[in-house]
Amino acid sequence: MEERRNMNSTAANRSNQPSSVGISDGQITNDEAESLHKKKKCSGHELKEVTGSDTFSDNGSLNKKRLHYHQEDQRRMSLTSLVAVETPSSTDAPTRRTIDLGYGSDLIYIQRFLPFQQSWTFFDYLDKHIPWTRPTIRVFGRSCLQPRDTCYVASSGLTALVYSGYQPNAYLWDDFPPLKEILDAIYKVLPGSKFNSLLLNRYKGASDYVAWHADDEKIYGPTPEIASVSFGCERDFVLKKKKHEESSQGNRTF
DNA sequence: GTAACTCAGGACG
DNA sequence: CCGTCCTTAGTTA
Repeated sequence: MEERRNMNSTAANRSNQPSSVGISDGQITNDEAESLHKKKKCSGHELKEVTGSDTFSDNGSLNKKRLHYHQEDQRRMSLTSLVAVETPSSTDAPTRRTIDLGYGSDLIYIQRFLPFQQSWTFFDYLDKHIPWTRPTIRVFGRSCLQPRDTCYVASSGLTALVYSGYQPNAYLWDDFPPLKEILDAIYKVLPGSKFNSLLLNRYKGASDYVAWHADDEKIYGPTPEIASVSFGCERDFVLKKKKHEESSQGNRTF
């Protein structure tokens, strides 16, 4: 997560900014410890995740390890990602790539899924109008300030989201109309998809980040389907397979 | 009740 | 600078 972007988006920043969306689906049950580093461009300052569910109010079956991937926003921009940056153009058409992650899961990566100008309009809206909070969460017995801003939006009637001892207040989609426009844009590129909640994250600068995690909360069901949309400056979005602990041996979880 | 888990942060190599 | 390991105690499986 590197992207020193403060509240002021410079022209330089903006010249370099696509929006992207990706989605993974299916159960992942790997036993390989091999780690897959998927470089995806994400943006810094503002990253939002749409968390879906076709399998919602489902009893969350106790498939402890279905989602064997972790995601992380890198704290730094690697040289490779710098090199990989293409020359942006506001007229570039979206590009779409489907990557087989194995075990029935796919990653669909769409660069510039929204037009340049529009993505910045959304960025500004989110930055200014979302009631961001920076909660205290609990990890490994310690409580610490979450290193990023958050806001949770969910359809009414859903089970509350809880992670790391934190239960965010659930706002409604109607509270922020532009969110529905973004959602519609997602439905358009991913026909048939349905999402019912959204966890927004805002990374204010190089020191904001999110650690490895699996998005395997029980409420997401046995085969979570996630769409992650990024606005703002570029950041890495890394996926890696979780180590499998089949043999009941020390699980490293990472 | 017991085992397993961890959306951070620090230490280490 | 970078990746990996280890922590740690309350909550959940």
